[in-house]
Amino acid sequence: MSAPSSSDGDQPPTRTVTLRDVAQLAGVSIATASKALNGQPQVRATTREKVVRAAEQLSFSPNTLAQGLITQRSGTVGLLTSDLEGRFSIPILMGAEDAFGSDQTSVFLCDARGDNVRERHHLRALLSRRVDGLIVVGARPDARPSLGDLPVPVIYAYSPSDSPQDLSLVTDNVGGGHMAVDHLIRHGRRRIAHITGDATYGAARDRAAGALNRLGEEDLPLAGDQVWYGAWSEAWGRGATRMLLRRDPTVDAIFAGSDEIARGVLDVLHQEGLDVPGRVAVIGFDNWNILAANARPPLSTIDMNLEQLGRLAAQRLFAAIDGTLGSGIETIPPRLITRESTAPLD
Amino acid sequence: MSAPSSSDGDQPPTRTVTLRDVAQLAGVSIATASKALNGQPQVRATTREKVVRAAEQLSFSPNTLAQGLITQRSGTVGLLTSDLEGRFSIPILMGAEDAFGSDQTSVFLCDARGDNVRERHHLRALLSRRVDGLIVVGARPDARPSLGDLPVPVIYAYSPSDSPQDLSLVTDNVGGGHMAVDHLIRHGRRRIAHITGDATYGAARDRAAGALNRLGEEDLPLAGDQVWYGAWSEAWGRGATRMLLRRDPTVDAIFAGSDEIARGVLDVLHQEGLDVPGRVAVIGFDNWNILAANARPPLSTIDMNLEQLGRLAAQRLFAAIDGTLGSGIETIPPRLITRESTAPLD
DNA sequence: TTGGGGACCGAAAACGTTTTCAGGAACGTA
DNA sequence: TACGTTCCTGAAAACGTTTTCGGTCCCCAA
Repeated sequence: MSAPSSSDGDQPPTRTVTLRDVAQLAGVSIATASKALNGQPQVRATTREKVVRAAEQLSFSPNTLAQGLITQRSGTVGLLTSDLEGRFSIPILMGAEDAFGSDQTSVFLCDARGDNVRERHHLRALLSRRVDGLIVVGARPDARPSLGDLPVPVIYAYSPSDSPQDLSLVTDNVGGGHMAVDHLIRHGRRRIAHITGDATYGAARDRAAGALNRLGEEDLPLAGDQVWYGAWSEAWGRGATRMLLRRDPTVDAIFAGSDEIARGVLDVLHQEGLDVPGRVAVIGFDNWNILAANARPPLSTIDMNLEQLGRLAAQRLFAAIDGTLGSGIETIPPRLITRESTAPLD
Repeated sequence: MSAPSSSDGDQPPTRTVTLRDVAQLAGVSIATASKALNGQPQVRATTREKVVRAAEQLSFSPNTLAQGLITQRSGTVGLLTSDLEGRFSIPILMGAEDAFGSDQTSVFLCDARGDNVRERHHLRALLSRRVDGLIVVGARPDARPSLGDLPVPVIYAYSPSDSPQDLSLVTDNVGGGHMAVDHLIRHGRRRIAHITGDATYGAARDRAAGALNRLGEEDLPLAGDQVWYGAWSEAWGRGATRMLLRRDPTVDAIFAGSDEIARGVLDVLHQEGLDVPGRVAVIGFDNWNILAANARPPLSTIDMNLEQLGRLAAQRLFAAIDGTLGSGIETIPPRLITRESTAPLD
């Protein structure tokens, strides 16, 4: 059953087929075969035809290693992430992966697990593999140490590099906060509170800043009189909401710093019998689908456009490979997702 | 500011350093340099020392492409997944990635997005890159078409191949169902119901089979008189729970086919004022941390040990690269995670 | 017949390694 | 002095491509 003989007769150990074999079968030289397959003009149409036919007859596939060796281009890029399990790396990674399109470029995935020495290790391996470029995806949206001068272009995604020489692509958290509150205001809310995560995260502070900013434009006060910083968890969402309702029962909208927190908020609002969105509107952040779409009611939220960030990173890198790379920090605008947890006041 | 000159003087375009440079600096031939760096025995200790020093002085890193060309081994494997965003691929991918350890082997990540032609496309690219092996991760735990005979070993993870010639590694859903119900029984539950997802998924049927199996061993009936198949969503968890309570109010435990469904179950139980776990115990499936650990109360659940599956896949592949691969389907045992949603009846 | 020119083809070098194998140096022995 | 041995070293081939450049062939005009 498990005999390795194939369907049509015995072939010897099946040496992998090379350009030489194709050339031989087509009755031309290796050089001509190469040119024929690569669409070089200086080969007669009939000859090209012969070669192409021979190639597909042998189902020839060129050895990319050899090609890379001579063209000095491996057709690969490295994707160095710090937390693969994190929900942020994945969309970025997907965006990048499909922007490269697999025709020309494949991506090496490396997860440093937030460990510095593992990162250097991976870096060595990638350079040794002669990647044409590198995308570095951080675990949280605060600055991370630069990798310094490398022989290939590098793009920092999500976490910016701490060196202004590098090119970083990040999401616009200030803009996101602004957008969330703007949405609430447009729906007639006036008593808006903000519950969010760990204040040591730049993202938390930026989102809050954007929110306050928008409130300021309307001369509205922040309901609850403070930004409720805490943890990025449902439990904190629940706890903070209870405190908030005690301090200010007139609140008519809550902007949560993450969808996770928003779930906690919703939970307590239900428990207290406050209708969402009739009595209180809720908006989250991240558009983490499993949480936002399944909430009761489905949660309006801010999407950071991470796949787009990944695609953009890939494009920038691609352009940089035979050109030169810019520097500085580029931000990606977020996107409002409206679901049922926000609506005009009756 | 963005001038490309480095800190110590102008170097010309910085040709990447090759073994030839090392040899030259050390005053030996390329052959000797190679042998020195690779720990071959036939080189004098002092010579080796010289070479090593030269290498690190130039921070030489060998060109893996060239090495691969001659050794006929690229030191890479392909990871072909069908749904990257899915929560199942990621842990597997992580397990595999860290089992390979980056020293020797790097992994090419390819996401076929469930599209067949994209899969063939990626496959061509990977073979052309001369990967030493392939891990194929499916999107759902049902059989998928085999890739057929390839010049490199292939392992199917999560979704088994439909050909018995191939080696597949899958989770033990029957065992998981058995384990969940066993846990409930040990905690004194007798009126156990099962709410799960789409019946077209083998996983749903297998988990149910395992559950019924364990109930049968105790001669216990299934509370609610049926397995509640539906969708893999919170909404279905809520709907099914309402129906279940109407049909059989005596139920004292619910086994949910996924953590998502379990969240819906919990939601309705709260709403109905039924204490968890005092009155009804709830156990989920998947150990999807964000859902299970943040639930109120935190959710006991079955973990499918996917990282271990990934690690195992990597190990098997590694062994197969210079040996021969087995065939058939190998299952990974699941693991019970106890949290507060299950406890002995008072 | 000779020469010029275009179109096409192939020999060979190159990419950066590893590995084989011949040979040189040092040394002891006859 | 001549000869084996034992150690170490380096020239060269090989891996599978791409690319350069000289050469052949053919056709046409002079």
